Amino acid sequence: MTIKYPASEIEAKWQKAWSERKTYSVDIEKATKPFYNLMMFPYPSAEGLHVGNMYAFTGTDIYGRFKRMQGFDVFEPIGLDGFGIHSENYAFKVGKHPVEQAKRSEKNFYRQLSLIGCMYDWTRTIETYDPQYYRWTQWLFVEMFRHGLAYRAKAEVNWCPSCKTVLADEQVIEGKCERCGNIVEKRSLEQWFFRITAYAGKLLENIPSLKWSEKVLIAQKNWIGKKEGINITYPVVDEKGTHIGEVSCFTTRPDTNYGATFVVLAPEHPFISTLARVIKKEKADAIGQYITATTKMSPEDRIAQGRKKTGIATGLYCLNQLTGYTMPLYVSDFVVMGVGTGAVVGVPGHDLRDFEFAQVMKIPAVRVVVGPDGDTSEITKPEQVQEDAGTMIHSEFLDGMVIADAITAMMNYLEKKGWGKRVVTYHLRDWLISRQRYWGPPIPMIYCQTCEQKGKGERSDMPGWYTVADKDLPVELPVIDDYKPGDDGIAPLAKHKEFYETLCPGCGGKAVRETDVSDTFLDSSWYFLRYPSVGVNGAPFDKTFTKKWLPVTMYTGGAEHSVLHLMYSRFIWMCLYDWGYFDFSAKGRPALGWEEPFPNFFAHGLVIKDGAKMSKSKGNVVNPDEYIKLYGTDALRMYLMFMGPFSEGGDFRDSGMEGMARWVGRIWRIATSSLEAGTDVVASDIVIKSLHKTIRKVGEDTDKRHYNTAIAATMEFTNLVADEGGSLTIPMLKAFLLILAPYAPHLTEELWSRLGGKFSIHHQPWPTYDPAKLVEETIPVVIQVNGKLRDTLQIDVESASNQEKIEATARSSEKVQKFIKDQTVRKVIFVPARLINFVI
RNA sequence: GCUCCCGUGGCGGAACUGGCAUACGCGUACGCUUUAGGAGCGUAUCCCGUAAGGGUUAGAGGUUCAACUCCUCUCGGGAGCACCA
Repeated sequence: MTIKYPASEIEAKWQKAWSERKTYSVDIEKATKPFYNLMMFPYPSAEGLHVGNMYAFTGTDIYGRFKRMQGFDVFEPIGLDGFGIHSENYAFKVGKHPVEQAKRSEKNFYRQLSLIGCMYDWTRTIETYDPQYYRWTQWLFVEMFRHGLAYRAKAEVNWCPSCKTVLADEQVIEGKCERCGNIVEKRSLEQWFFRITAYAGKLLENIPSLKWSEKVLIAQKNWIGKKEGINITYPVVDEKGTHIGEVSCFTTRPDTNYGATFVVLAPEHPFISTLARVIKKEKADAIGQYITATTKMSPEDRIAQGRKKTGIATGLYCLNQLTGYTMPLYVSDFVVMGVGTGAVVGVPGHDLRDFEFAQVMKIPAVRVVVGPDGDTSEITKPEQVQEDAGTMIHSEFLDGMVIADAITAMMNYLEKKGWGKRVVTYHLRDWLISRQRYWGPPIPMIYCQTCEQKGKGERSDMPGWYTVADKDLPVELPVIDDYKPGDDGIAPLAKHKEFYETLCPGCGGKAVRETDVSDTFLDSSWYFLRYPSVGVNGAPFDKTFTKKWLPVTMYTGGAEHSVLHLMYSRFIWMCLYDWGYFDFSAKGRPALGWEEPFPNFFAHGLVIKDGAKMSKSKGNVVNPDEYIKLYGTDALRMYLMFMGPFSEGGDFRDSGMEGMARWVGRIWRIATSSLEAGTDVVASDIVIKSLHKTIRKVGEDTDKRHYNTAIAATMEFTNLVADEGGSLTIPMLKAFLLILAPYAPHLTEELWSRLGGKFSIHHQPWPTYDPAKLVEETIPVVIQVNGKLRDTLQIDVESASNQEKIEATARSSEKVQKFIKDQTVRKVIFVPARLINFVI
């Protein structure tokens, strides 16, 4: 008769017990060894969780449980990032009002989250759409404004015609909307921005101090995109040499400036209006036509054109003061206004794009660098364009220098002459914060036309604008029926007088509220600060709690947030730090400082199904509910973790799941038979030794989050137990349950209680292993001949490092004799306690 | 195009610092057991060979007594950035 493990019954029983007895709640005030184990909270953009989410949460939870057993006060909170475009779009899709859908999602997500066996502190949840939460999101906006870091500007912004809203640069992937995949258009609109560029330097500087996955750090570094170069100013002249004005070009390669033969302006460049006034009308019209044609083109088409260069000459020239060369001035769409100064100095010999353009316009290429190939001939083919390495020629005082030295020398020279100025530029742009949508926190600002006309306002640089007073926060999002965004780019709230009509905090006259809401990423940029302070009134976070629990001890999440959420959170944190909202001074400043919210971030892998990332749009989503019902939470948790290293993700297949359920049954049987046999069980040396080894291995691997190999080790142990009779002594069984507890919390809790263990197993310390038990009496030493394995010896530990003894034994081995008897042994390599190699 | 990561059995994956390649699991085959269950147990399972032995970590070279591991190139897959001046 087979004994079956009744998973659902047992799991329900313990979930109830944990919840009733608040097993996983932490005393935020009294905890002495705080460990903030945070996972990225989910955004409800579907009916419920899929196993990809569960994978991430389980992997984080195992680590938290392990740390708890190691004696830390582990705080593991959960919540919902329920405000924002993803949730709103989902509500539209299912035909529900976002407010109503949020309630449904909340219920179902929390139901599922309580089934997956994580040690969440259910007394401290956060929903970003809760007015008690977004009251402080709005406060953050107010603070940003007061510190001069929030501003309004008309700008070329990314507009998604499908989502009917603007997007931040980071949300545009290959010219398409990150959410819906539609092609993004450019629109010129008045928007709110956060001045994240003010922190570009610090965001970059701190990167080396972060203990994050390398690829995430690289992604952040690239996104910030620091470039050190120089702005060179060229005088602009007409054919007769009359001075028209100046054009400034940014370059990181001033060393090649002796080879500069043309200058190109972006179609949007402001100088074009100046030059249009001085050139012939036909010419100006032709340029106008070119510009209209390019600006009409979608950004995607502009790239998709195969980089075939087009452009139009202005008939004017820039003067290269180094050479006296008059460089023709063009307008071309391959130059982008947002990059550098929007004007490029063309060096066709040493930049491929410049070369392509020069070919089209029949501009000569001058060689000023000789590359490693030694080619000094004229540059006529793209393969000859030398971009990276070499020494200077035809460049007067730079001749013979390597590129790096020449760059410095040229910069010094240009600055001395007053022709250029060193500058640092960043790829990072200011954070576009406003959204013309409904489902988000209303931006807490008031605009007064009267005050603007009088030049009055809260900030002198932004007349007419006032923040909503702290006592009036939150500005609650009203429940309206016409919540869908229109094509006109007008926010849904802008159609509701009862919402926006208000009084001016400055003059007391009639004024209007801002009707845009803020970006979802603002909601999630500070949630980790709120968790320890849930329930605190009058402040977003309590200073004492924050001092105790932050920065986050270990943050776990997906690498897809490399440049979005993680960058914004770092920025917000740095602001709060600089404004004096933290009180970390007395805590003992660590080497890395307090300037970072997540000193440790672990990027987990993705669950793959049918060769693709699990996602709603691909239709390959697996709901954990059915598997939990069939095999139990513990089996599913362990199956997910066994697929591969936690950092790599894995391939979800049903068949593997069954194997894991079998193994859970096997553990159940070993425990049952051990209980029945009781004191009759005699522990063999080999099992004792193996247990100690397993304790060590599981501890080490869990700490490194190599959960797959940790589980493999426990399987090896149960295989051995099965071979040795299938039972364990009670103390040994207890030790085994303890190391399995983070992985299978319900199963181990049940068996622990059946063994008479005190509630809860999850409050027990991690078992220790006896190093003496790990010492082997004999170890295998490998004998090689010419590096090939020929025999293995079992040698007692003391002799294993004795070369003479081992060499003698090895030489006498029959298998070895066969290979060395007719040969001369030229050399013997001996690695103590490992191998001996005869070279013949 | 640039940057980074990765290629190990039929499959997911092990392999510490250069020292026994293929742990653990899935799948498969055969057998045993059991009132037939999505059950349990056992044996086998990288390739060639009856064996001795030989070959094998995408492919080709190199360094080394010794390479999955280090170096060079090629091919294949993935991720990020992208006319970034």
